[in-house]
Amino acid sequence: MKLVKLTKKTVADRTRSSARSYDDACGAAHALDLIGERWALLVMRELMFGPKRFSDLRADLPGISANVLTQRLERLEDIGALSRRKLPPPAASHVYELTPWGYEIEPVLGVLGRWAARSPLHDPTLPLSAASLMLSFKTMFDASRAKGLNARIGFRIGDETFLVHIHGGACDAARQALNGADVVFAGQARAIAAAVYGGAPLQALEAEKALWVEGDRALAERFTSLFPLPQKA
Amino acid sequence: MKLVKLTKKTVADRTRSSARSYDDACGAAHALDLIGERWALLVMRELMFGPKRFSDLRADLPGISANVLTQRLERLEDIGALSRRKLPPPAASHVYELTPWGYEIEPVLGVLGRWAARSPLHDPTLPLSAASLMLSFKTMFDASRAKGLNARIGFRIGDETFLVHIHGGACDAARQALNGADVVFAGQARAIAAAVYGGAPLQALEAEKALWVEGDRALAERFTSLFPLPQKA
DNA sequence: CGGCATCCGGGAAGATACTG
DNA sequence: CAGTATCTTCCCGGATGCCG
Repeated sequence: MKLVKLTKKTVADRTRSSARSYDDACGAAHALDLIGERWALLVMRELMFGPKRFSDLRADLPGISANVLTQRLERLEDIGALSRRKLPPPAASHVYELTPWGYEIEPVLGVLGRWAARSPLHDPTLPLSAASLMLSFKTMFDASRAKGLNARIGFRIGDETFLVHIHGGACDAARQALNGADVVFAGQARAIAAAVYGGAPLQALEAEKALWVEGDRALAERFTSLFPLPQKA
Repeated sequence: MKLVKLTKKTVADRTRSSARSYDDACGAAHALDLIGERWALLVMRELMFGPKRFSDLRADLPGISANVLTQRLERLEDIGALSRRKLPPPAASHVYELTPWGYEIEPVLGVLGRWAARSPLHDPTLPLSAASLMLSFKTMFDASRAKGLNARIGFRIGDETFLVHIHGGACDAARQALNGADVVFAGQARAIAAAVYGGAPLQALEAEKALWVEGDRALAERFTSLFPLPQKA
């Protein structure tokens, strides 16, 4: 038996509100109906700095399996938080990009991160994606420590580059070329996090070749002091 | 067979970080490790206005089953977001109360709610708990519409009473007696939501006995206009 | 190789019944 | 009232394989 397989999955199947709904008018409950499944929010996190391909997402989310990633991308597309585009002819591949509404999930990542940073169980030495690190800068930035600072800090992590722009008490981050950076950090996200959040001296990290700093070294040192962690609960 | 049941659950069993961890230093990922399981955040939502008993939580979270509620309460206690207290002698019962750090989850509920309010799939006519309604007022309050307003709005929902205090462009809500309320809404949370978010006329709701308004009627009408919903995505 | 479907084992969620 | 025990269902995660 088991020869009949008419299991062509239809959009209707995927769209019907995931069968297991909270059935609750509360906005937070609806948000959980939309993106409360495992991995969903982390997929969005990885897309916060622009489109990525399927395999990029798999690489940046160690632990997610291909079928689960497929399901989450389908669901996020169905609810309108994500769009799937075909790349121009040469590349026969697809990219996934958040919609404008999808990008608005950023404050959720911010407040969740700030809350969890006070958890006694939080282990900041675990692995970290580049997107997570950049988001953590926007989240943990302390404007009062950056008074009068106007600087462009570059990051080279894997084959991606990011520019963090600190000016007027604000801290922006974008995935872009490093033109005009005053200083560049190169290395794994983990090593940079060790410097910024773990208090590891830059010199030590450079000595063990976990991190390279190119450019204004004093600025690099100052940068690492701009993101204080909150007190544990 | 199946006669041996030494399944005494130990604290160690419950504490070991739920086996299925994201293993990610990102704060948002850790938050999901802590409260990403189904129902966890909604349990916290129900406790935002003060302690409740087990059966109160069951009543206010239609759909949760007793064993899942037990598991979530244990987990929230283990991570330090919740404490379980025995009531004074006369009542032989327990209550569950958020810790100070647990109460800090409120902004998470706010940003999730604001984001989901823009979802085209959001259905504001579904049932709603009293706590959800009060939180929605704090979340959706538009200070610019309440210029110069200083008012105390009371709510009687089931056997609970809440006071919403609007003053100086801020909107607070608390579970407390209705002394000094300028106007009181009584009825199901759903009906009050229909007036505030669904644009249903108070008169119509009163006619069908879904809602009762006692006190300053003009203030009641004005109150319903202070919480505009965002544009759909 | 990228994207997706299928099959399977383990475990979490849901429903119900039961106990102190 | 406050949970516990048990059973079923469904989701998650891993492996494999198909197809462009």
